Amino acid sequence: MSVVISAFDEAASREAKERRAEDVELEVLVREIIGRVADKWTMLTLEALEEHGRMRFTRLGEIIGDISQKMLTKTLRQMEADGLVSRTVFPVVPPRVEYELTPLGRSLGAAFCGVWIWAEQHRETIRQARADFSARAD
Amino acid sequence: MSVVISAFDEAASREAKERRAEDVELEVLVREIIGRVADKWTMLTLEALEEHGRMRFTRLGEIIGDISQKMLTKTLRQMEADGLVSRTVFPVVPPRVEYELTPLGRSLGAAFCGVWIWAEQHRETIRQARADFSARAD
DNA sequence: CAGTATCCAGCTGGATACTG
DNA sequence: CAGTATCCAGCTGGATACTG
Repeated sequence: MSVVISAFDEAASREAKERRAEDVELEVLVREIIGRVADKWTMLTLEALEEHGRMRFTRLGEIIGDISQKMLTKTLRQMEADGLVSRTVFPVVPPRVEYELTPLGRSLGAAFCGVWIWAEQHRETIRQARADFSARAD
Repeated sequence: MSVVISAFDEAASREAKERRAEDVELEVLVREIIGRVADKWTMLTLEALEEHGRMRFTRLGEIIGDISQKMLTKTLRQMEADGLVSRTVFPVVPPRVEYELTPLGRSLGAAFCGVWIWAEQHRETIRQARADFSARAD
């Protein structure tokens, strides 16, 4: 019996892997992108740069709010690596570094509009669903 | 000097908070929703239920692949709480529990299409950006 | 100014054992 | 079958100190 089950499990798992094998790469990419924008700081950084345009490191931190230096640096590096943000270093003392959304970064913001609209439209439905769920839990 | 700076910081921080105060709720919701779908397991669960329709707990686990029971339960509860998934318990022994996307769940999948399309379209640009960034790091 | 380096508390999620 | 309970290793991110 356990042999049968494990053979079944294995087949199902293999099937799952093969089904996804074709577009695994895209799926990984989409998950990464979504995961990145889902990240609190990335989202706030994207927003700040969308609204205020090109900005210095410290100013960006101020606008975002209570982000730590570590996370601001990490977030910006990540976004830069993905081509969402450009980083310009001015060879002056004290250093001046400016960040700006790339066209790619701006287009990502636009692509997420659909999700924003969805959330806005279904806001009340979700609130209700959560209330119902909590009520049922009692 | 430090007084001036901290006064400035405080003002900037307050400005940031006030600016967002109006739509804070929507922003939190959007971030939660995005964060949830960005979650590996939620995304895979949404996909599995989209493709295969109504399904039992164990079968769902098999299709998703190597998810642990704990995470499958947690993911499904979360999705249920948000109204994305419906849970039907059949009063039989052994227990039979079926999960299915709600209309809300299906519409969320649709809302994310824009991001998928964006990722598909800009896949090569992102790959190139990452390659360039890695190269620059050396 | 725009970071880097280090330490560490707290959350996340897998593994394992158990159950109505 | 569809979970729950417990333990714990590893990652995440804040706080703090330091620097070209």
